[in-house]
Amino acid sequence: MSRSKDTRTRILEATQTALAAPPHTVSVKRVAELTGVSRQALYLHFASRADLLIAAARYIDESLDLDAHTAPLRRAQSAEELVRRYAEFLARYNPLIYPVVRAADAMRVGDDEISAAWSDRLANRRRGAYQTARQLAAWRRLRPVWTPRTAADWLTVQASVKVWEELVVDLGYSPRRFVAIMTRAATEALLTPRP
Amino acid sequence: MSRSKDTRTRILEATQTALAAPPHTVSVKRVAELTGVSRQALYLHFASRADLLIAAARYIDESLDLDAHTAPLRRAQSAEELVRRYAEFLARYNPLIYPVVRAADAMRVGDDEISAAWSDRLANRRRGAYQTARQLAAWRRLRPVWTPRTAADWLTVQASVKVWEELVVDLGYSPRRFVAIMTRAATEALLTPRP
DNA sequence: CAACAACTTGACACACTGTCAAGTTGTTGA
DNA sequence: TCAACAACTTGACAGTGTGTCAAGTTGTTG
Repeated sequence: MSRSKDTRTRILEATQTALAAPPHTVSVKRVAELTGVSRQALYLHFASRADLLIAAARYIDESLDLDAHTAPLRRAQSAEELVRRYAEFLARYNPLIYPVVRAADAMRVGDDEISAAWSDRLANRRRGAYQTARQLAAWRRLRPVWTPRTAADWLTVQASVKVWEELVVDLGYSPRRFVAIMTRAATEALLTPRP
Repeated sequence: MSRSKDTRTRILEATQTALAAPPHTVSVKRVAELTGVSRQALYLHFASRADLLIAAARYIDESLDLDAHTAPLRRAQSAEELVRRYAEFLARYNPLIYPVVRAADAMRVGDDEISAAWSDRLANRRRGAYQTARQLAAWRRLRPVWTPRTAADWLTVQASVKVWEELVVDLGYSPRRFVAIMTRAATEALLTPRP
């Protein structure tokens, strides 16, 4: 075991909290200070600043227990309920990952390492959307203009942190109104009228 | 008049072309080299790198002739046609502004100047979306769950460069399929069935 | 207690931003 | 025609950031 227990974890948590507060950017030096270790210690755990941001994003995903957050989706009894719970999940989850994901997104251009990690995240999101779309199709509530695949792709994009950011951060929507508008849009776009 | 005519414009164009090619990032030095001018000349025209990016975004918007691009929208004869032309406009316009807008978005965190310019752009986009939503309402084709205002906000987000990016750049959608999925989603989400 | 891993200290090369001062060179108006 | 001016160049500098290296320190463990 290490001297102070799990320095790596403390670094990742410091990264997260640093990005969550103004000015919402981090240098390696700043993270080191916040963690209470030397700057070089960071490079013992992470190959680069990019690697740190990737690890921070991954760490957040793992520590947030995505399964627990998405559990309500799997208990939905109707198409309407599923769509609403999907929006509620986004309203709950996105603010938690937003700072780190934003930092990674800003940095991914021209960085192959981050780009690859980004693709991973996207693929995950797409899988989740596909599950939802298939469930809607199984219930025969998907409008005929959609296939599960295209519906899933559309949902994937709607579930993007950037969509959440634009509504909540830039346009000032409250979580409540975010859920309302997303539920409305997805319900109308995807679902056949109630049988 | 200046020595070589309009160095400022040449700088802005160099910025644009530099961002359009890998690695899709620019330093002040690089832009100066591409323009064929000294690095300091840049600081005679722009206060900072942030200022340069803002100006580049503005310049693109102006030189692209937004009015001409959106003209088809104003000639639409039906709600379906309007929605489709909106999607076609996005498919045409977004790739042109994408590189510069992405760079500005990546930089806006923690930069008040860029944040303000960003808000301007967003407000413009919102106005355009509001016009479209009002037209749909005037035609009595907006689903009753929407008000022109909420429909406009939703459209604003759908018109975001980030939504286009995720579909076309990240998910690999062709312009054709982009138009198809966006038209489908917006038609179903917003429009009452054909009278 | 020796060996090892985790960590520190301090230095370095390199790139980038932004500023300053002193020069050069076209243009223009008196 | 020439003096003044604006646009631009050259070269230097401070400051910040990343990433690397080498040599040390200090807990832990077999």
